Amino acid sequence: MPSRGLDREAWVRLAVDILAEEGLAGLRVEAMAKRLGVTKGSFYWHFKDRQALLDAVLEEWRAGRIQDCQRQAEVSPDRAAEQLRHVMDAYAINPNRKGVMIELAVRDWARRDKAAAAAVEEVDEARRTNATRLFLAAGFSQDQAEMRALLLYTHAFGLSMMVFERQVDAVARLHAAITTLIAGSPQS
Amino acid sequence: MPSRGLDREAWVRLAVDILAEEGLAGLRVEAMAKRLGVTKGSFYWHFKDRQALLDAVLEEWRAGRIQDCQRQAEVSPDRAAEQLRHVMDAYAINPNRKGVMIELAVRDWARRDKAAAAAVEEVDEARRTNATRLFLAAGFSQDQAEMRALLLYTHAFGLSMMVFERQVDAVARLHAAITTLIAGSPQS
DNA sequence: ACCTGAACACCGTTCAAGT
DNA sequence: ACCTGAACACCGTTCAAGT
Repeated sequence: MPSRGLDREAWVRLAVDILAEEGLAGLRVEAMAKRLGVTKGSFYWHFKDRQALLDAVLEEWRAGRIQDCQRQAEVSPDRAAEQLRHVMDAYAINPNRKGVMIELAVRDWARRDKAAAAAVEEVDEARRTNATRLFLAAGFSQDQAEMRALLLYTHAFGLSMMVFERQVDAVARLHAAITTLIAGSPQS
Repeated sequence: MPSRGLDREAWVRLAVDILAEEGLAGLRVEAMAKRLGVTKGSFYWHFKDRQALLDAVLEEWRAGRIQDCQRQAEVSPDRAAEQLRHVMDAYAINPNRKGVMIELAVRDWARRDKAAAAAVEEVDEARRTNATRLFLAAGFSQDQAEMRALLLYTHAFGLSMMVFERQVDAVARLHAAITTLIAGSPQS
């Protein structure tokens, strides 16, 4: 559709893809302009500077992650236990490369940038609230639900950051046991 | 001491500090040369290119983290339970900014670089083995020890990546409960 | 409204030349 | 052995000028 006249969105979409493939260092105005078939001067019509593009990418990420949480919240209120396992596996065992790359880049960035830190905090809170809701629906007490939700999230996230090429099977087995420990039985 | 004649080490030491403060993007040859009071041409006497410096920083990180694990392994074999709690708090609640920044940068990098991925894998394995040893000493079975060691590590790591400025106290309380769940009682 | 083209500063890299 | 100085390419940024 961008036959003539690019918009901000085209730049942001490309930036998100590049961020996932090459990391922050890949977000170069000139290289992106070449890929879009325009001169880099064009970039500065849509954005104040490179930082403005980064801010737009950040906002895209924030809004998308919040939306993901809301979509999950619409799933059937019964079968909460099943969905807990599903959420754990989705994040921990089969994290999509693209998502993980962007999480890494955004969190790295959040260490130096107030706005990025605020976005990360908002997303972390939404995910935690979402998981807490699932544990409550599965019959856990408020305290237990909050505790297990945090643990589910930190574990899934931590695991997705790690490299276990030589031990994928062993780690998958341990992850299954961990899922049972965390999502196990309401009476514990 | 570097009154005349810098060595590789001086560049690597500076690079590690900058990596922690500013991230990968801060590792610019010219900026570092200015900080060391030499021209950037000097850099290329010690290193083939910028990538060679990154490789040296990576190796410094790898060796240091492995050494940390070995130091912990020398602590008194009794009191394993206490030390488990200590390890968890050290990593999860009071992660030093510098360490976390470097972990983030290295793992981001490992997504695109085979050597970085290998270093990360080695460090992950050493830490996991270390934690497993502690759980075994605390009386857990082999399976339980491996499972809890992984969980301790993923949780601590995941938590250190998150932003909870508005809820530090609540999260600290949840972390205490999690510590009990993970390091709790051998019979469970 | 959207883009080009040229200019400038900064930085990675090379290398001949200095001490 | 270690460094300088100059050169070149690449890229972020600006801006007057084009359509």
